Amino acid sequence: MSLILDTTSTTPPYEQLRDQLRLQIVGGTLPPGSRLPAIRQLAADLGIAPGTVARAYAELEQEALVLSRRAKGTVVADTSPNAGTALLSQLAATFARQAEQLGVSADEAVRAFRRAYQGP
Amino acid sequence: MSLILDTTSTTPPYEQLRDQLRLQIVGGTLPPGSRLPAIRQLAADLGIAPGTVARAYAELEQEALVLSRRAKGTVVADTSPNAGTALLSQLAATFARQAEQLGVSADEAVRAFRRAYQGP
Amino acid sequence: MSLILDTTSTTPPYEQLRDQLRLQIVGGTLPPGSRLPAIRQLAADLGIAPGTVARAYAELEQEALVLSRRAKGTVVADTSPNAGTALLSQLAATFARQAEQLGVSADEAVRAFRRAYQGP
Amino acid sequence: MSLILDTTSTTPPYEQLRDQLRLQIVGGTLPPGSRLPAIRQLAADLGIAPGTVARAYAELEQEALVLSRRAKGTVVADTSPNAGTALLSQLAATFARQAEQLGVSADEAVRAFRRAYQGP
DNA sequence: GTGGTCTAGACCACC
DNA sequence: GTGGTCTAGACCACT
Repeated sequence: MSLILDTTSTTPPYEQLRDQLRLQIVGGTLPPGSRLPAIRQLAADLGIAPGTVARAYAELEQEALVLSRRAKGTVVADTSPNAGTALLSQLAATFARQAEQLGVSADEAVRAFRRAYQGP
Repeated sequence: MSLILDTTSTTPPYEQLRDQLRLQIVGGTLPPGSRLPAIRQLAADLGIAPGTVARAYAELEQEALVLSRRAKGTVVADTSPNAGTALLSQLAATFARQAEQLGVSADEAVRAFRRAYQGP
Repeated sequence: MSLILDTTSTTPPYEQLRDQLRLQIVGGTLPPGSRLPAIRQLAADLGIAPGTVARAYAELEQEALVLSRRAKGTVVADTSPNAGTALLSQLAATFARQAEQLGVSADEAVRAFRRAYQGP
Repeated sequence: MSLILDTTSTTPPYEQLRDQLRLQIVGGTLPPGSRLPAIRQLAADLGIAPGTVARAYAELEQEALVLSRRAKGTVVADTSPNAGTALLSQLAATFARQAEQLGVSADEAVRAFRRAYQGP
C-alpha cells in the first residue's frame, strides 16, 4: 500500500488520500473485494486523525468505488471496466491543458512524459 | 488573457491564478516586459477580492517571474530560458506518476494525451 | 516572550514581528520544538489583526525557521547552527556601513557599541 | 555623492534618502554650506519622482540639518558638533539590541563588527 | 491610479 | 482551538 501525504500542500489530506486510493482501485492495484486498511489503523500509520481517513473513505463510497459494511470494514466494490479509461482521459486532459498554456507542442510534451515515465 | 477560476475546486483561487500565470509567463504567452492587469482591475473582472489577486502576484514576484513596483504596476521579468523546460518536466512527471499508479502503459497514456491535446 | 511593536515606525508590523522572532529563533531564545503563541492569541496580546501575525509566521515558515501545521500550531524548526553567525554578520555589516558613512573610526564605533550593550 | 536606493525594500524611498543624507551631513562628508543636488536633478538620477526627493529634503529641513532658500537650492546647515555622537549612539544602540536578542556576547558582536568594517 | 499593508470578521479543514 | 483563506473596504507611499 503506497500512500503518501504531503503535509505542506494546500490540498487537504482527505483529498490526497481519496485521489490515491481511487487510482489504485480503478487501476486494479486494489482489486474488487480486497479490504482497505481499517480507518484507525491507517490514521495511525499516516499520523493523521481518524476523521480525515473516514472522510476519504466516505467520498469513495459515494463514487461507488468502495462499500462500507458495519464491522466488516471497507472493501473495494466491483468497478465498471471503463472507469480506468475515463479517469485516464481526465488526467490526460489536465496535462494537455497545461501543455497548451505553456505553448508546448504535443510531441514535446510526449517526449517529456516518456522521459518521466518509469512504470510497468 | 485567459484566466479561469474553478470556484468548486479546493485549490485556493490565489493558487489557481498563480499557476496559470506561471504557465503563461514561462511559456512566453506573457513575454518579459509585458504588464499584468492591475490588481483591482483583475479582481473586478474575476469577481474576487483584490487581496486574493495581490497574493498571487506576490508569490510570482517571490519566484522572480514578475516585478511589482509601486505606482508602476506588475511586469513580467526576464526569465531563464530553461524555466519552461523545467516546468514541463515537472508537469509531465505528475502525469507519469498518475499513469503508473493506474497501471497504465506509457503508450496508452500517450494515446490518451494525444486525444486530449488540441493545442498549437 | 518579549515582542514589542513600534506603531510609529514605517516598518510594517508584520516585519517587526518577523525580525524579532527570527532573532530569538536563530539565537536560541526560542529553541527548536518550542511553540510560538497561537496566531489569534498573539494578535489579541499585541492589539493587531490576526492576519498580520499570520503573515509574519508565514514568512518565517518560508525561511524554514518554523513549521505551521493545521490544528497543531506553529513550532520552531531545527535550524542550521551557523544561522546565528550569518545573521550576526549581516547585522554587523549594516552597522559598519553606517559608521563608515558617518566617517567614524572602528574604535569609536566599538566604544559606542559597548556603551549601549547591556546584554548577557 | 553615494546615494543608493533599494526599490525592493519596504522602507519608503524618501526615508532611505533622508537617512543616508543625514549620515553624510552629520558625519561631515557634506560640510556646512555645501549644496545638495537640485531636487529635479537628483530625482532624475535616481529614477524617482521629484516629490519623493522633496519630501526627504523637507524632513531634513525640519531637523534643521539643511536650509532651503527659494531659487538658491538646498544647503547644508551648521550642525551642532555633538550631532554626530548622538546619531552614532542611536545606531550603536540598535545593533546592541539586536545582539542582545540574538543572545550574543559583546565581544562576539565586536568581532563581527570589526570583520565587517572597512572604513577610514 | 498603482501596489503594499492593515482591519475585522467569516468559513473551512483538521485535531 | 488551530492555521489557511477570503472578503470588503480603508489608508499610505508613490508616479
